Amino acid sequence: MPELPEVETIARGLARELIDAEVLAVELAYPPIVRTDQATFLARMPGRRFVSVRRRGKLLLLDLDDGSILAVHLRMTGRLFLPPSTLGREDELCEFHRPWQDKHTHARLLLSDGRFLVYHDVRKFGGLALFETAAELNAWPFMAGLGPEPLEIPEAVFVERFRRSRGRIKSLLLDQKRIAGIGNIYADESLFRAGILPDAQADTLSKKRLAALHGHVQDVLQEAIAACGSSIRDYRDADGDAGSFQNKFQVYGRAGGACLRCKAVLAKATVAGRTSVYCPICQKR
DNA sequence: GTGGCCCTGTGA
DNA sequence: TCACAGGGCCAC
Repeated sequence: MPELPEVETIARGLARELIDAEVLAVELAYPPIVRTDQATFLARMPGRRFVSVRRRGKLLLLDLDDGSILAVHLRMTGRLFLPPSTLGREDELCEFHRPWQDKHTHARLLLSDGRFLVYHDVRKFGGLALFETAAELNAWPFMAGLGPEPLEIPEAVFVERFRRSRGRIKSLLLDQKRIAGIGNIYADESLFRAGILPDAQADTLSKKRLAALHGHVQDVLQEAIAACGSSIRDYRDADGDAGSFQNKFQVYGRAGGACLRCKAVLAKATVAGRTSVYCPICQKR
């Protein structure tokens, strides 16, 4: 579900609300949602305090006071958030704020101040993983394989990284080993802005066009972060609130509609196994 | 490369 | 009933 801007929004919200909070107890309604050893998770989480919250690609990293790290990947429908304190007035809350009554709430951490940190995931693709040390986290193949951050990679490095890669440009943008954090929405939006078709071969694109793509990727991601992400169906931030960047989509979800630039009918095709929407006029190979 | 799989829900 | 959904991995 969430891509870099949504995960960044959640990380910022959690950092605001979770730093110094202590875990009192852990409840696992669906134990397999913990992808590392469950007994270790249950034994080590109580008594821990959160010291910082970070993001790497689409991965949330919650640093704990004993040097261990709780990594959370939301995949398609995961949500990690703090319902407002609700003792005695549960009925006033909308469904997104009372997930502890929901069959898709798989884990809850009770905090010593009475709040809960909730992990909710309809499709169960996501999960929690506890690493004892930073070294252990960094040795995790998924973590070790992540490419550079799109908002940090210099233009020249981006251009070279894609210019000498064989394959379709959209496949490469979605490849977390090549660049970490871009998903289906922001790949399509960036390619539209850059005027590049999703199935263009990366190694045939000029340095100038790849440099433009680098700029558009950064612009789209930054604008989306400023809008607190995009909410299509499931995504909510750490407070259970929706983002607003879905109102700014130029192509994603708009197949059959008019191109906002040239009025042509936006087309749809499958690239890298994902639905891609593009303008057949404005975007070129 | 592609297609299937992990899951469940939703809308055509 | 079927197609499809912000992801990632695995076998062809």
